Amino acid sequence: MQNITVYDIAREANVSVSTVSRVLNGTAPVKESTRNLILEIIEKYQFQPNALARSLIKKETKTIGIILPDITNPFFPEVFSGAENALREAGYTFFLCTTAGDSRRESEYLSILRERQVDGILFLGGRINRSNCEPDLVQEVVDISKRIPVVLINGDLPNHTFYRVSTDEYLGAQLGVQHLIDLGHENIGFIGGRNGTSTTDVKVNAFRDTMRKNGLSFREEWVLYDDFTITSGKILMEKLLNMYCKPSAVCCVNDFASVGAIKTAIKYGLRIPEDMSIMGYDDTILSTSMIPELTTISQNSVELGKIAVEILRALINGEEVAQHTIIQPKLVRRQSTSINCVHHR
Amino acid sequence: MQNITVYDIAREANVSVSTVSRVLNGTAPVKESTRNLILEIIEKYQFQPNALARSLIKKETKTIGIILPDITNPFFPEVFSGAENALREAGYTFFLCTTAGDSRRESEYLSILRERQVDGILFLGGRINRSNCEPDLVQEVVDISKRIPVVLINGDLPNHTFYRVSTDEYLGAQLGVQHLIDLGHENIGFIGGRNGTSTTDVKVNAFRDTMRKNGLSFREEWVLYDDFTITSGKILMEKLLNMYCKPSAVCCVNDFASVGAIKTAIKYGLRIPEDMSIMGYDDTILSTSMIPELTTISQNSVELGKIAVEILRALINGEEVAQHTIIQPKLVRRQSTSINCVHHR
DNA sequence: CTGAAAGCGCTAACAT
DNA sequence: ATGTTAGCGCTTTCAG
Repeated sequence: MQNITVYDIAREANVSVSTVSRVLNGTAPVKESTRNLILEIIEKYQFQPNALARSLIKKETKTIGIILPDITNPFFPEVFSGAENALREAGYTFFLCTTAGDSRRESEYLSILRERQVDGILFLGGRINRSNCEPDLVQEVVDISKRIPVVLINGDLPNHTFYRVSTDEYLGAQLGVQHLIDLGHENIGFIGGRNGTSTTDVKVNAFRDTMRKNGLSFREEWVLYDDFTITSGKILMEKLLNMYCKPSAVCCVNDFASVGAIKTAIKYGLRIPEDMSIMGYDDTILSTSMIPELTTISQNSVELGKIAVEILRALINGEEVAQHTIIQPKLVRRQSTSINCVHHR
Repeated sequence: MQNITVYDIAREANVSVSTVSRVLNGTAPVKESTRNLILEIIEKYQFQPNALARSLIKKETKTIGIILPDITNPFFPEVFSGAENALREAGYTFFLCTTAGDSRRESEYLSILRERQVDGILFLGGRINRSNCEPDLVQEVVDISKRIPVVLINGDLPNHTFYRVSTDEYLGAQLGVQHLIDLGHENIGFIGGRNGTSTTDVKVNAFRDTMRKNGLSFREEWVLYDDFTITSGKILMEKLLNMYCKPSAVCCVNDFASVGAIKTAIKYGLRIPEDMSIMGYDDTILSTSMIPELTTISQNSVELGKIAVEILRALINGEEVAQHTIIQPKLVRRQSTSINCVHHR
């Protein structure tokens, strides 16, 4: 079945294509009767204009690309939802590109999104979370952001300025640690994440600083890295529990790690939070699914996506916007933390 | 900054655009030296061909639309991942369109995807899960599937045949109920989902049939509908627990409902599984996060996405494919079910 | 209010 | 091996 075009419509209506285009776009007045005729024919053939042709000439695609590591981690779908909901009514559609944090895949997608002429790009994870990112990977993003508005979410790249929106992860971690300290904990560990990853490093720094600020010492052997998964949480908690001296509370890099940590702790016969307090981070769906429910740090993932696309939209419209928008995280108290009742020797 | 085109490249290389096109696509031999020259210039300007123009003429966009209710429900990201991973290397990019199961939004996206000339569409949830879907909503899908390959995942539409891939939900539910029966349960309830939704109805039918087949009676008041959320699971379990006669085991429409059910049961002082066995469905990340871990039915969500796009791809290539591919679900035994030790009067 | 014609950036015959 | 040219389907001056 041959695809029908404005020409077919025009011919049948005995008008020129420009008239058809005018009723399609409402770009100029068209006589009521001819308009209705055209509309009828359009209806009859279920004609829909080819967005490619339109975009080719208008130089806008109403299309946004979102690059993120893993849609399977509940944090990211929330960001996506926030973004999509904010821009759906404006007619934007989203390319979802997942990278597993692999910079090769990031590069590929960056390139594809440019070819596809997306109006804007949202970038999360991967290289923008590396504590020191290779210059050529940075340059790639610099280059593309000269042509297409790019907003970095919860990350940054060295030696250049980008538009970005992020939650204050330092503050978030600080909130968590302080909460634990306020509950009387003095022996606190930190587990999960990857050393050299900004999300991890920032949180660990906040952890150390907050401990010091409260006059507490901490043990480096209680800062344990691995990855951001549930399995990492399990592995690292197991390590912790096999130590001679154990903390009475643990901060985790994210909710996933907390889940693993809690499961292992319970397997080892500990009660949470009575025998050990555990803090999550992200406030994903997991945190309210668990028993006990996770005390965690909310970074307002939905809001993050929403604000990011608002910035993108302003950029697309050539409006001025703040270079960096910071969202305040907040502590969400639930059941996995409680007053320290363990006496540590 | 003016966007550069094949013409710019051609001019600088002193060749015609077709030669540039040929090195871009490898569609015909080009002299080594001119090819290298062109490649150099391309590199120099970081030229990338405009995919819109290319697609306009080639009548293919290497683009797939996926329409689903809620990317925030862990089941869907898994399907998405399966699909993306299977087709990424082939150069396809995905539009993710979430609908909240709202048929208006489905219609909008269907229309948008057609305008954008996607090469194929994956459809999940919403209208294709309604036990009787309005004819015009069906017609819409029929119309679009005449123009664009469409694959329905875990659903169907009446009075027409579509390409579809689904897990055998009847079998899945049966597996779950039989598991409970084999554990000695005779008083079993079913909670969650929405009446009139095929996912729900099929499972409830399987539930009833399996009970009968085993010579067990069941109480209609133990079949409780509401929604697919954690909250529904809570509400419905609460209802169940306030009844004079309570079941010793409960099948839930999905993992979300199970989570809610378990949380409420525990709040009411029940131990899971000792005092009550609870079955999930979907085998999402939640099922291994919980304590106790959920016994659930896996429908191989990743596989589902993978197979769906394979069918799509075959359809795009004009190959023959089976109208309906059925994937076998399987029981995943974990910790939320056990031998019946409750004596019910 | 309407039409003619140019052109968005590319590919693909058809020549050479 | 390379150039010329005609579109793909649409929007948009510019005339009338």
